[in-house]
This record gives sequence, structure tokens and C-alpha cells, in this order.
Amino acid sequence: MAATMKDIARATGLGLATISSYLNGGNVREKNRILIEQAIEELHFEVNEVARGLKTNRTKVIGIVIPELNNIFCAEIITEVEDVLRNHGYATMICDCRTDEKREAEAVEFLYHRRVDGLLIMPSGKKGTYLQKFTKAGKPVVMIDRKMQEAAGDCVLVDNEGAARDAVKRLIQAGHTKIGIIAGPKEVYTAEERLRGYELALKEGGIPKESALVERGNYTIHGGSQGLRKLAQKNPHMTAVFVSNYEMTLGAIIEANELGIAIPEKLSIIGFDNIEFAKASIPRLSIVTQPTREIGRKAADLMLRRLAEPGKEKTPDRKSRITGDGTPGYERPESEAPGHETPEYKTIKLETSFVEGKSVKAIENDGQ
Amino acid sequence: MAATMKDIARATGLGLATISSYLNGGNVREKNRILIEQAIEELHFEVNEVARGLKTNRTKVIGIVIPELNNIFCAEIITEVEDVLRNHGYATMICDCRTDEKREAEAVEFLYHRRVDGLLIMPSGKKGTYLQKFTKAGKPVVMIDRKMQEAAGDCVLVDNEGAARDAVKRLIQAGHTKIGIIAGPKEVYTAEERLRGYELALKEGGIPKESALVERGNYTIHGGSQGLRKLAQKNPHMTAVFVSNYEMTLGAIIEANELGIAIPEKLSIIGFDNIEFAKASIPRLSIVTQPTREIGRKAADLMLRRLAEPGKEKTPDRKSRITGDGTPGYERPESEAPGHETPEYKTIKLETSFVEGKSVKAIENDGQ
DNA sequence: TTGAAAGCGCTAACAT
DNA sequence: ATGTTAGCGCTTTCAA
Repeated sequence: MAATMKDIARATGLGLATISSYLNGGNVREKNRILIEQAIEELHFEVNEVARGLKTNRTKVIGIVIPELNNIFCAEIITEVEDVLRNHGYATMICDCRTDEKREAEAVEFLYHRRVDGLLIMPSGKKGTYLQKFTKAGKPVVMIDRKMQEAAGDCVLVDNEGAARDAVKRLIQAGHTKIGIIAGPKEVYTAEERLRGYELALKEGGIPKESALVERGNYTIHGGSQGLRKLAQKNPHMTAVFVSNYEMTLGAIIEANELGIAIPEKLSIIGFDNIEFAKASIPRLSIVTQPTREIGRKAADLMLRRLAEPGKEKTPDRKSRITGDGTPGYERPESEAPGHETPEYKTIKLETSFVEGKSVKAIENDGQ
Repeated sequence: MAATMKDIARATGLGLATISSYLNGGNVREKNRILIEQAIEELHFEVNEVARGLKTNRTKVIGIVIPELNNIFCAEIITEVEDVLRNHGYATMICDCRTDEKREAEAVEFLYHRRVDGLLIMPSGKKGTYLQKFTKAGKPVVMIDRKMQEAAGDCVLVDNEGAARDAVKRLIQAGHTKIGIIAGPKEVYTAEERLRGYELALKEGGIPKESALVERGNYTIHGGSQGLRKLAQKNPHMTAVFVSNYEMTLGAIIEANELGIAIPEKLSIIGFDNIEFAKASIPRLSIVTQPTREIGRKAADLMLRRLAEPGKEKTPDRKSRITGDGTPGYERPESEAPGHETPEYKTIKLETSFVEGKSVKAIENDGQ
């Protein structure tokens, strides 16, 4: 087996505490330092993080729960999160809950068992009651992209309504009045926000709502294709479409090509997410992009900050000695700190940005 | 703090071993079982996996190293892996090494420190010398998609050459002779395999190679667009293209649309990966798909199997029942031959499949 | 600065 | 079937 601190102690003739001190950046006499380093080298010693975790009650692992690993928006955020956390010595345990609330709860439970130090979650469920375990244990919870009801914790959100509103406004400013939207599923909160943004822009632009101009898709490529087809069928005079996520944007474009609807000559399009695709697409697509990297970074930073905060997981490391003579001298004090000062949860709201492409064409306003 | 086994022991008046036995599926007298369950319920006891890990020297965590989490091929595989492993009580620690060999080595090191029980890696680097730590420690290593030199471990691969060969053969059978390929980067082994498959098919079909029909892209959407444009420019008579990964397939199609090259009337296309996209695309795309889910599942299964194998660990552990779920107890061959440690590594090669779409059109062979 | 010793929460002999 | 007792490898008082 791998060498342990004891081996180092024995090899150097020093005590365990000295080795530990050295490993944790404490002061060690120069000659001992050399001795230790030499022994570590020879014995290929490496700290056992598991043992350390048991002792310190901090595993240096962060749990991550996401709806779909297999989704570019999630994947980009998690990529960043993982990078930041690992650079700070934290490992991440990722659980994909397949957008299923039950699996989400199980994942949270699973991670709690593994004693992760904190939880980063992109919620699928509406209620976050199962997050209470973490908050009660004084372990930080950071929600990404969406806030859960009844859940205490920090949030990193995006201004979805504003983003959609801005996008649609641009279409209006370019002279469009018959503007369709391929919105997301009703159950998805962020999808509803985007739809609201669309409606808001119309209202502000003095353009009446038309239900025929609103299609919903299930956030998939296919949903986007279908959405565009229906919109085109129902609205021969529609000149512009706003599509509210990446996969559907892709589908909409494919469908437009299929239908022979030239972009932007016949139809202006503003899409969502995935700047890579927008850049590669011809004509270069105008899209709303979410700052995935920043979302990830902010979320990770927030987590690190919470972890660095003192006090939370006060384990009054008192010595509980068990007397050998049968006296049960064992008594668990109220380790509950009742008046726990409610930490002020932070909500960070990030701005999306609009990436100008060639998929929006100004139309003559006088035509009608 | 959370309750511990000791608390349960005290509450029930039973001994520690009994509690442990109960928790690990051992036999406990009925009335004690009830007692224990009751206490567990009341005290909200949950096993501390960290402590268990320290004791058993098995953390029930698998390390995963991948080139890009943010890549649909990787993401799909990992999604499956994570699912399978978690269903068996294993957590996964994922490290994204950004296709960087150095970061890859660091990630492996990082995971080793965390004492993961095994390593699943989709290699970026060519040599796997840094994997030796795992194999030396008797910890299983499973490579996905690519084999590393100097690395001992199991592999789950795909027959890239065969897949490409089959795809190109189909084009030939449909009468095509001017067949282009948008191949991947030279450094990527799997990309070279696919190129070889293309060449092989041509050879078998008696069609001479033409270097003008071979373009390389960097596996991105943009690379695909450029590749297609160059191919079209250089080869006015080209009637078919084989594109060797998803992102480039997407780019090629976008570009074809842009250039007004009708698919499949003017150009037949066979793409790669991502069946979702192929299905949504119009015309429905003919593609080669890799069985990502199966790759993930096989890799995870292989890992689980290795983990269940006895002997590797120095710790002479006796038959231990894993967590409550149906993991069967394993048998240990009695042949204790210490010097006879040559684990036979397994290589699983999976078949890709061809998904027929509408993007390949038969052409008249007599025309020329 | 350093050493000795007591655990963190669990499993696993070894008894009974 | 159950209790007793050692540790797993580390951090952390408390002395020296």
C-alpha cells in the first residue's frame, strides 16, 4: 500500500504532528523539512484525502446536480465550474438527473451521503425542499439558472425576460411587426420568462399580440423545426421569428432552409445560446447568448466564498472520552447552534448579450 | 452533527458490530432490526461514506477524465457512465482536461489523490505513462474511444475504420465515384482511422484516390463549413461527401445550403455522430452513429466488473456484500498465486451503425 | 518547534 | 447473532 504519514515519521524519526504541520504549511525546522521532503520523495508519499476528510469533516468535494449533462448550455457551465473548483483543490461529483424531479431529489440525497462540502444545482424541480438538509447542515447551496421555491441558497441567474425583450425590440426597430416566437415548454420557468420578454417588447412597441404567432417547442431540434413550420403555415405574412433556445434555433434554420424560406430575405431570425453555431452559420446568425462561462465562474466563486466563510459547520471538537469502566460518560451536547444567523443569500443576475449577425433584415415600414 | 453508528448503538443498546452488520446486509434478529430501523429513523442516521471509505480503502468513487465535457460525443458517453455507476452506488468525479495532455496528467494525479477506486479515461495524450500509478495500485483503468500506448488497462473502442469504410461503400454502391471527405485533424487517432476507412473503400471499389477530394477540418462547425466549401471549389464534379464528425457535418450542411448546393440532388452527404441532428435535419441525414450509450455502458460495466474482481488489493478482504441492492457476492478463485499477476486486459470493440436518411441519392453510373 | 495521544465514523477480526 | 476491540490515515489539542 501507499506510504502513510506514519511511515514518514518513522523514516525521519520525527513525530506525526511535525509531518502534519509540514504538510499543512506549518513551520518546520529547516533540516527537518529536508528530511521530510526526502522521505516523501523516497516513499512516494501522498496525502490520503479521505482520511483527512474524515478528520476535518471537509471532503473538499462539491456536489453538482444538473438536468442534462448532455446539453450544451449545461455542459458549458459545468465545464467552467469544474475548472474553477479544481483549481482551488475541490473535486466535483456530478449527477445528471435527466430533468426529473425525483431523480434530482435522489441525487441530492446521494451527494449528501458522500458528505460533499457544498451543492451546486441547476434545478429541475420547482420546490427545493430536499435542499434543506444541506442548508441545515450549514453547507452552502448555490442555484444556477433558476431559483427554487422554499429553498434557501445563493443564486446565479440570467435576465431572461430582458434578453428576450431586447431581441424582439431589435426586430421591431428593424421594422418588423409580424414577429413569431418559438417558445419553450410551459413548465420551464426560464422559458416563460423569455416568452414574457417577447410579449413585453410587443407591448412596448405598440404591436398587438397574436396567439397564432406563438408556438411552443420542447427545446429540441425537432421542436424547433416543427415550430417554424407551424408558424410559417399559420402566418404567411410573418417576417421575423425569435427562437428561444439553441436546439430549437438549429431546428428552425434547418426547417427554413427546407421550406425554401430565405434568411434573412424572407424571414429574419434571432436565435438563442450557442455562439459557435451562430458564427458558423451562414448567414451569420443574430442571437442572444448567455454568458455560460461567467455563470459557471460566478457560481463557483460564490461557492468558494461560502465555503471560506467561518462558523457554519462548527464542530465543537470536544474530546468525548469514553470511560473504560462502564461509566457512560457519553453525552452529546446540543451541538445545534440555534440562533444561527441567517446568512444573507445572494442573487447574482447576469446580463445576456446580443450578437449581431446577418439574419435580421430591415424591412420597409411603409409597405403597410 | 449527524448521528453516528455509535448513537444508534447507544439508542438501541446493541453493539457496534450489530449495527454495522445490519447496515451491510448481515443477519440481525428481527426485533433488533426493528429497533435499529427505528433508531435510524429517529436520529436521522446516515452512513458516513467517508469513514467507510477510509476503513475499507474503497471510496466507491470512480474518476473520469475526458477531453471536453462540452462535446456532445463525450457528454453522451459520460451521461451513460454516470448513470450506470451511480445505480451501483458509485459516485463519479469528472475532470475535463481540455484536450490537453498536461492537464490530463494532472487530472489523473488529482483523482489518484482522492483515492478513487478506478479510472475511466478518454485519452488526449498518446502515452499513458501516468496511468501506471493506478494499475500499480491494483486499481482498474478503462480507456474509452482510444487506446494509449504504454498503458495497461481495458479498452472500449469503436471500429472507426470499418465505419468510415462502410459509409463510403454505400456512396460507391449508389454510383458515386467522385467522393470527397472532410477528415479530422492529423493528431487525432480516431480521425486517421476514419480516413483510412475512406481510402480503403475507394480502393476496394477500384476508385483512384485524389488528394483534392480530401480536406481536413478541426472537428468544429467552422471546419466543416470550410471543408465543404473547399471541396466544392476544387471539385466541381464531386457528387458525394463523407464528413467524419458531428460538428463538421453540421458545418458542411450549413455551407451546402449557403452555396445553394441541394442535398441530395446535387450532393450526397453522409455525416457522423449525433443521430438527433440527423433525424431533425431535412432531408433526413444519412449518418454513421457511434453507439455512445453502449460505449458508456460497456465501459461502466467493465469497470464494475474489474472492481468486483478479487485479489488486486493487498487488503485480504473477505466476501463483502456491497450495498443493499442486488450486487451479487462474488466468488474468489482459491488459486493464490502471488507471482502470477498478469491481468488479461480486455478490449471491447463496438460496431457503429449506419442510419439511412435521404441525403444520399443514387446517380446514373453510365453518365460518366 | 515538536511529540504523544486522542479520536473522526466506520469495518472486521475475534470472542462469546 | 451479537459484543469487544482494534485500527484505517489523518488532524489536533496539550505538553514538553
